[in-house]
Amino acid sequence: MIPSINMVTTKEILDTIESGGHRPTASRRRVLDAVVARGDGFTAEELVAEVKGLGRATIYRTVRLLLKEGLLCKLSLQDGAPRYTLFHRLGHHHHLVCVGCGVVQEFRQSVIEQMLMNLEASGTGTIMGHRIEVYVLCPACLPKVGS
Amino acid sequence: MIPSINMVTTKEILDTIESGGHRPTASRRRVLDAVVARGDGFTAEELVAEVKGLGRATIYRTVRLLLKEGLLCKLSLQDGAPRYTLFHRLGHHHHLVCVGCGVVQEFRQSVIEQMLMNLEASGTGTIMGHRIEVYVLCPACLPKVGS
DNA sequence: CTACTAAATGATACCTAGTATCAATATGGT
DNA sequence: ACCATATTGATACTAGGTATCATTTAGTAG
Ligand SMILES: [Mn+2]
Ligand SMILES: [Mn+2]
Ligand SMILES: [Zn+2]
Ligand SMILES: [Zn+2]
Repeated sequence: MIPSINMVTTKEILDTIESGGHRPTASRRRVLDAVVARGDGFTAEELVAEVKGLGRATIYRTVRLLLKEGLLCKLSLQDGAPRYTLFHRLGHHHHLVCVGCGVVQEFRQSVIEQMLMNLEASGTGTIMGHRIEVYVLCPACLPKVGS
Repeated sequence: MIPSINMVTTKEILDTIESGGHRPTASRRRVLDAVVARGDGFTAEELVAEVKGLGRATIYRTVRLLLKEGLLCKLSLQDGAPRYTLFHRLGHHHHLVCVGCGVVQEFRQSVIEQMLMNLEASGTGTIMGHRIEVYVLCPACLPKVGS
């Protein structure tokens, strides 16, 4: 297997958690294994179904911890539970989500950040954050939709 | 009162509903009155609390109807229930939401739509939609945050 | 290794937001 | 007025998630 910029190991994540003052417990390792095994996005509930024997609360707490430590991206889609993906350390970015299969791509566009600065300068208020999600049909899903 | 482009009356909305083949019932009128009375954003649950005597299901159904008829904008924030605002007939636009008081401003930026076309041309898939939300502290809320 | 302390866990109950059902009611059209 | 259908609301149900708290575990000092 060729290592890529997208590759993140359970151990790396566990180290980050530990350096944040949290214990690298067996439960957390099991959740992380599941997260890393899926390359793509997932919901908390999917983890609950996948990782047997751990309490729901522990799974949700772990997801919250990973989010707080900046290890996950959270995507709040139009409906349904939020989806999470590993944060790939590419810095600030946005997401393209396939409405067919749920696969998540990342993109960055400096034009957006520039636009936001202009917007702030126009007196709308102090910008605290933003979210941009683009919904696509990926090349694999496009042929499948009967339309 | 000076009519503005933002002014929408219960009757106008009811007419739109009717021309969409739906009945302008007393329940719907009551929900609309509440929606129009609030100038700002609201959640479905807030309407349930505000409009006494109507069943929860009716309120939720009415919100769904208004959304389908293009009379409401839906904002899915990071957490909590989605917020809705009257669609002001300004055409496609995006939202600035104050994280302090929840007030919603609208904005349009052609640079965004241009960027999306470029993104699509780069082979990421067929764009089906997008959502952009900017979180701000509005001029009224900025002084209130102790930081 | 042992003992201690704080962090973490999991069972449970609870909660918010929303949907499915379905009998009763209101509406618009004849 | 009558009919067919749209709408309503009570109820039960679901998904997704949080609060509690007694028990367990992990790190740490002796
Ligand atoms: Mn991401
Ligand atoms: Mn709007
Ligand atoms: Zn796809
Ligand atoms: Zn504000």
